[in-house]
Amino acid sequence: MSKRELLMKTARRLFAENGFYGTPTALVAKEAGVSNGILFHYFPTKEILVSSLYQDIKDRIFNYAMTQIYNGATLKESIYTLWLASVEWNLEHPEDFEFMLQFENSPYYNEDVERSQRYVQMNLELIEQGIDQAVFKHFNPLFVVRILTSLVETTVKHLNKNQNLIDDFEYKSRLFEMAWDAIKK
Amino acid sequence: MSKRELLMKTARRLFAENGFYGTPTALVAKEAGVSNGILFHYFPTKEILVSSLYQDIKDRIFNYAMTQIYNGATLKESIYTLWLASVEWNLEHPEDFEFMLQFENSPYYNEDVERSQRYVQMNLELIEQGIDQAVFKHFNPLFVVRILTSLVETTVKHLNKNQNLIDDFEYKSRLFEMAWDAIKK
DNA sequence: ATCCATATTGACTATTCAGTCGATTTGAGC
DNA sequence: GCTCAAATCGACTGAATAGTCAATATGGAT
Repeated sequence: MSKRELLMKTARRLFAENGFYGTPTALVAKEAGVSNGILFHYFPTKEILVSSLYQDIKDRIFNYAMTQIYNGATLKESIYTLWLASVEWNLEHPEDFEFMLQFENSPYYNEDVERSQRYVQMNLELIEQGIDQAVFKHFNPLFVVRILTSLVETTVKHLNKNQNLIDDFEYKSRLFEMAWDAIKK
Repeated sequence: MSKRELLMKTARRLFAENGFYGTPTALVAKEAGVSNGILFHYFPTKEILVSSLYQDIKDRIFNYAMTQIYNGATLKESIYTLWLASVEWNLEHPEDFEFMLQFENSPYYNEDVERSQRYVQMNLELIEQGIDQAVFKHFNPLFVVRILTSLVETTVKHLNKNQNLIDDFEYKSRLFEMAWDAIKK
């Protein structure tokens, strides 16, 4: 693994554990087993390190979701696939999930960053379809995406606290019905 | 206003603007027009200041919600009343809202803090009723409260960005239907 | 008037931390 | 085996910043 990757991996872990305000850059470098200087060589400021990490995580979620979608699916099936992909991915990457939540509720985060996510864009397209076809309640599409996203987050937190339910696909599909009922007409 | 109140009021504003990690205690004291020392007299650590502020905000939301509920309401009406009270209160106190979001996604926050909120307890009682009466989907009541809470938050963010809708009660009741549809059987 | 706990001040400190920099190493291309 | 840019090191710095403390003020109770 390159030192750059090593740094990101270490930062992800430490940021999840102590928050990025609670994690000195020097500690990231130390735990990654590299020098302080090389951190700033790859990430000129701490903010750039934090943002890069976030972008990276979101890209990986998107890539995973892409492997799950399939042609010929109904709208509901597509939304379910994305919803489930996101839930599963976050369950399997608790460090990324913790970090993501902190980042999205920090002053770093804004609508430009949000819209630039390919995962958000993919959802937006589906939601717009659903609204056009009057399958969904008539609201601003980005708002509906946010509703779904917040329900994914609440769901993941819930499953993380109830590990016994984590492999129960029937339960997860009941959880999805909550989200679906919220947005459907 | 007492110096203690002055400090809390100032902290609320600054924390909302720059986050509590981005706000030095010295600045809070300075902007409040009091000495540095008196801040630590009332709040021995910054963490205590932050937590006190959070508790205070939650108490005020609860008190406001209490003024809105009324006897003889149906379950749906009661849930709506609480939902709307929370939305309205957050809309009218954007600084508190910003701060609250940051706090709830910071390492300070945990389930003990959450459960201790009287506002959460009040919601819990209603939700438990609804589940017992099979009006709601059968899930862990605290989870259902969290679903409602996260939908309140998403709703408030949405209305804050669309000021033209902020006084549209018919629109707000449509927004509530999303939350209701999510949890109802 | 005196007492005393509490309120209040603001200068001070000890530490922490993001970011710098000059020196050294590496390795790919010629 | 020379050259040069990129990688890597780690000691260092300058600016913050949470929290301390000794001194003084205030005001209510006796």
